[in-house]
Amino acid sequence: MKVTIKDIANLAGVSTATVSKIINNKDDISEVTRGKVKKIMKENNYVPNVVARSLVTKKTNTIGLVIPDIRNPFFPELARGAEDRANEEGYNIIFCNTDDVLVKEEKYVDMLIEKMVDGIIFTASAKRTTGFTNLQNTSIPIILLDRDIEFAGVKGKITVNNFQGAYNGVKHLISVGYKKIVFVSGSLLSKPGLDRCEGYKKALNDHGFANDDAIILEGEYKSEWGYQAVKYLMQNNKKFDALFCGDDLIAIGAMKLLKEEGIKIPNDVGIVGFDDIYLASLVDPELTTIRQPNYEMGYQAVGMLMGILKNKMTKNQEIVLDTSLIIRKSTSKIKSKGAKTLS
Amino acid sequence: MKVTIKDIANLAGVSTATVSKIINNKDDISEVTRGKVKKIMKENNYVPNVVARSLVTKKTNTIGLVIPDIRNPFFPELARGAEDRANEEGYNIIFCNTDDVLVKEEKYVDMLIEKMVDGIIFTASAKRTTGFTNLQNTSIPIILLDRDIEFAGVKGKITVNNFQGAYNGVKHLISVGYKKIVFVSGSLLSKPGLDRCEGYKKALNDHGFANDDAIILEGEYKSEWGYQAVKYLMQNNKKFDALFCGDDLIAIGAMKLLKEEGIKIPNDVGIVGFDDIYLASLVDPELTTIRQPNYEMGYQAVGMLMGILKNKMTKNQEIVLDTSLIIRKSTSKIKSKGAKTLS
DNA sequence: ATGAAAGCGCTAACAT
DNA sequence: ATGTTAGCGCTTTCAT
Repeated sequence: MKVTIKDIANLAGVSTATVSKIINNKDDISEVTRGKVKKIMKENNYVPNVVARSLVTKKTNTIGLVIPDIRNPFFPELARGAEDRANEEGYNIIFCNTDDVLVKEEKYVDMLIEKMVDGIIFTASAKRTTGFTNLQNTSIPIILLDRDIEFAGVKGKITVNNFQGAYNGVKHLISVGYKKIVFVSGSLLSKPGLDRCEGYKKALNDHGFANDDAIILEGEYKSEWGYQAVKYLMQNNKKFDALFCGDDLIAIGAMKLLKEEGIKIPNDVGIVGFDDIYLASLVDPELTTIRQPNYEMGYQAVGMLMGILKNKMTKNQEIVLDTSLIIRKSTSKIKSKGAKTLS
Repeated sequence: MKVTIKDIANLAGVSTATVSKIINNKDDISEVTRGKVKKIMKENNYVPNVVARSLVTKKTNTIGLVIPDIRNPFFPELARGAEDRANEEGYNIIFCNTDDVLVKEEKYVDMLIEKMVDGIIFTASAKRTTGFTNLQNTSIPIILLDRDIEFAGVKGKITVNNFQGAYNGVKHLISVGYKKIVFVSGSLLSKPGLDRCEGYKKALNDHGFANDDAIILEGEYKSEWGYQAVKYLMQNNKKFDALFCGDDLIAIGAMKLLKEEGIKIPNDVGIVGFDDIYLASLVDPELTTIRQPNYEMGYQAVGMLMGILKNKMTKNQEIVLDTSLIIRKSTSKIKSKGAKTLS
């Protein structure tokens, strides 16, 4: 049988109120009783029941983390960042995979509300345009990750400067001497995809390229798409000497085909990815990429939530994190005047 | 203000007991009142407070998942498998990263007990030899993953047939014609590492190799170690024409050095990894490896827990999952009689 | 400095 | 078929 606060109170010859105060470190308890009670708690392996506590305090010290799929290499870092920050504050994380499916999102948010989580970190599907009806009635704060939509409950946002990141990546390709840079994009439905696209175009424009120098191929954030995209380029005799890829997976798929075709990276074709996932530095040649601060995103998101929970500040907050260009082998070609262009 | 069961009862002109029965789908309620009450619940966006429910039922429909680090490519699959199974049964998962640190493990288990999770899926640190004192007092069932230790609370185990997997991998190398196979192991402190080592040795023995043909290098499950291990072999003029690696990361690190040295894979040296993580098929050449059913492990672990929770069966269970050999390019050398051996 | 008592929102006998 | 009532284990005024 589990030992309760009542048992401790009886054993110590005090009231449950006193025990409660000791558990919660209130200072209106004499050192004598405090010591005595603490000893008894220890002896009996007493563990407070936080479910009961939550019922009265209306705080569960639990937050929900809603992401598309932890298997996507983007998310483990983020989840870990969130967990670390949460843990620092004594919070736990319930994690939910939605596969970007709207009904799953709704269902999970329902569950989280029922469980009275204190807040939700939410990566919305690209398809989501509206909020949740069930959120109307609750005041659970939501921090939006990566996406930039607005609905009841959203108290803050953490995003990444995708525009700047893309701009820098393309600028780097240009500075090294590549002349014909294709953007192999993932989905252009979501804000990050669009921003990267804008960054790509702006970088071209700012460096003397014409509007029709921009070649944009839209697909999915998967290595298979990178592979197919390059195959398409080759089969249709499109000229290019560099690929700016929507993410690292796409870049790796592209590299795979190029290698199969005997095309040399970085000498014939330069490649830049996006994200700096784990394997970016493991592939051959190592991939130049735009690092996204994934861990940081999760960490900051929970940090922002904690701020809201503690100071009850209601003002909407937004943090835009910077990316950084990680230059590796896949773009380290020797500068040359007349760049070679693949047929 | 949140609407409670009482509010619904008042609005519907019935007792809270009736409302409760309707929420829990008891069948001793007339269709008329059931309909009326349900309508009112909907109209008022009523969401039952499961914290209150948990307090009386002693069930939280939440389980804890304790792993070393979600960033290790091994775990996202596993976590997803666990989450999917849990979700099927209406359970949520609290996830905890311990970094294989014993104190963190204890702390998390404490938190999980306090939160009255219904069960725990636990990947113990290799260093753990004993159980938890705090578990003595609770009856929270624990399913052990991957590790094979015994302590109070452990109600089941999910492991992988590492021996068989290693055996098959090495056998494959032999059958293709490699003659001097080095085992680049991760930590040999844990059961999986040891089992793989045994499998390696047994495969050699079974195929006419002498005992001192076994060369075992122990390090960590990191790509850097694979890189260093091969460097060591080269610098010390150790002969080898194949590497059986403790996991895929080690294999990838090893590949990196071999490529830097201009050694051809698979013709000069064959490589087999373990795990079949995502990047195994993305590296060049694609990596032959022993696939571990990671998703399955998580899925089955939660399944086992559900069985215990529902049938209250107390008999200890154990499931040993099989691995499978995935043959890719890194071992596809043309068979030859006199194998080339690297100096 | 300590305790009595009410109540958080729900479920589960037990009556009716 | 529906209601009454007593908790679940804790926190929190408000007294003393």
